[in-house]
Amino acid sequence: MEEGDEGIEKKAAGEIEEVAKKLNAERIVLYPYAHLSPKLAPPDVAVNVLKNLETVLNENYEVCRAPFGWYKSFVISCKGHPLSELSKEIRNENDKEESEALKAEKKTTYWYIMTPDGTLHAVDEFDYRNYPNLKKFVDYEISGTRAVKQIPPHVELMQKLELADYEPGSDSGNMRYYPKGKLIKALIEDFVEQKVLDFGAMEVETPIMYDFNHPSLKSYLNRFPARQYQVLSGKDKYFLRFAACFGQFLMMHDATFSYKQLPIHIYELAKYAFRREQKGELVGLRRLRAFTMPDMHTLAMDMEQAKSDFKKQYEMAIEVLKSFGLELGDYEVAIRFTREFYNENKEFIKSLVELVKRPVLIQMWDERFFYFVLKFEFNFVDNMDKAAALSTVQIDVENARRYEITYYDEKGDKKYPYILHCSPSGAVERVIYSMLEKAYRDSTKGIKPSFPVWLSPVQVRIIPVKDDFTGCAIQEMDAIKNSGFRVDIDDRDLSVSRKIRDAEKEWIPYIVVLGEKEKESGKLTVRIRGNGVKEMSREELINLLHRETAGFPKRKLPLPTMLSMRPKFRG
RNA sequence: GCCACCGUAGCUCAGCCGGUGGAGCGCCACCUUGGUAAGGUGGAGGUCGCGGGUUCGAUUCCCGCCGGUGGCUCCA
Repeated sequence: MEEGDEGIEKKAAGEIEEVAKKLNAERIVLYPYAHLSPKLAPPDVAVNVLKNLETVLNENYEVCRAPFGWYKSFVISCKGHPLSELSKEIRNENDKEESEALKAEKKTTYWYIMTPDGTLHAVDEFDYRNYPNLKKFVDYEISGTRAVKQIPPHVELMQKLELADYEPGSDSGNMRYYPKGKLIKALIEDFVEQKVLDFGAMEVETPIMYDFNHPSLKSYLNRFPARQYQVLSGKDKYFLRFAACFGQFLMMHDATFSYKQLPIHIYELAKYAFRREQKGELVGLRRLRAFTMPDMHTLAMDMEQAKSDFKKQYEMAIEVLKSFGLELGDYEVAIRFTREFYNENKEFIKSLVELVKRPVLIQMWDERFFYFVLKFEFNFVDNMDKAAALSTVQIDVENARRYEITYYDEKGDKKYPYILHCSPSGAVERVIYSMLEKAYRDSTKGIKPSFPVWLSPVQVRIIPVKDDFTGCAIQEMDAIKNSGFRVDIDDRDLSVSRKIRDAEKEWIPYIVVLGEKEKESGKLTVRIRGNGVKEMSREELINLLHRETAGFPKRKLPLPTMLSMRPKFRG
């Protein structure tokens, strides 16, 4: 008996009877034998199957069942027909049961485009002329149109810029991040954390692996289509979390709170969330098996409170994406809900569409198949016409009950709250993917690709014209660095134009060339990315940097400040 | 997971029909001390993804595996 063999007795009995008939056998011995197998089923399952098998076979045969758990010792003598010595393996075929969620996907859904005035248009009648990306998104969602064969631009960029790379030593979809990529990730994480703390969330940390057999988790797992990574702790089986829901729900199950404290927000940076996606789906940073997901949950008293928080989080998500240089229009909005929710909240839905001032994709279900009644996502459409979800918020009407999460109302009675799931930015890796894809799109339009200054790994590069000016360069560097910015010096033995070329290839926003002229004038010659060369004082440059990065987190340069001291991580 | 293509130096790639491998960039050394997108010369560097098979002989042909990419499917 191995895992997944439950309920196999009928099939096994059929096979056994068939052989017994050929041999004209009258008696059958059932002998339990735990053969060498890496995934034996638990003993109680095996005993149960054996007993059932005995009952079934008893109808036509004389059956003798040896006790379970005795040490294996037996002698078999064979004579006669070759069939008298035979080994067979009988397995359950349908161990790939479709999850509830997968089945649900296949049921009836309705697609529309909603314009800011609240009108629903049929998807195939809407005029997409001014919204080519919406058209691509709709095609992607509904029919799955695909583009030409090409390596996605962001993959080449993530490698060239030494941000991230494939790691052949790990499972597919688990990436390595070089110093610059690690820095960008950390800054995005810092930023989202800052945003949700300002929003009023409490940051927590929960385990990355959970018990398969925990009752609440078990039924929740069944609601999701993706497969999990499995982990063994001795003989015990755990799965790696695919979101931070589990830990936070279990935590709130044990917490005591009343309606006066609602809404309650808890936040965790799920690092990592694991989803064992199909291999063919893994591409660069778009789709990973291990990724970093900011995950906030909100406990709301009633639907009114849930809706009001939903809208605030919707607005927060717009603001968060904007900070990454992703403006309304750089991504497509999808809003999905049940028909019942829509009928009761038409004005609310309309207000969401009004906020983004553009048509959005609507998906409506007749029945609720998922745990949520309302959900939005912001989807980035890339250069291959593929869409990837970034920010999302959902109103969950199911899991408070499943996890027995309750609050006390005015009368002191226990009640189930609504739960909002929110990822203000979406997966951090996906944010980087979107920025790179957008930068590539810019470059095809003749715009210099770049990161927002606060995310640029190197914000200022100083290029001394000769070795003699290195001392000078160090002084300038220290001054700018002490103001909280990332500066380095290209002290390599190369021509000035060569060093500028390299700095441009790294997308550095401010390049300072330092030589005789600057030493005399006391001014800096600054090459501003995509904006020509300007002369300014050190203070002016620092003020400019302050303006560009106001309100954003800061981190130090995680690299040697002298370029000559820096290893190349790639080519 | 299925189908297709790809896998040659750290990187990007060339290598016709089987006869033990090349370029550019990078790296190292030397020369050059430069003014807004590549200064010059020389050198080191490769079990041709891994494992089998065919062959006197395989980077080259065949099979399997691993990895990447595209398509299908799918996404909390």
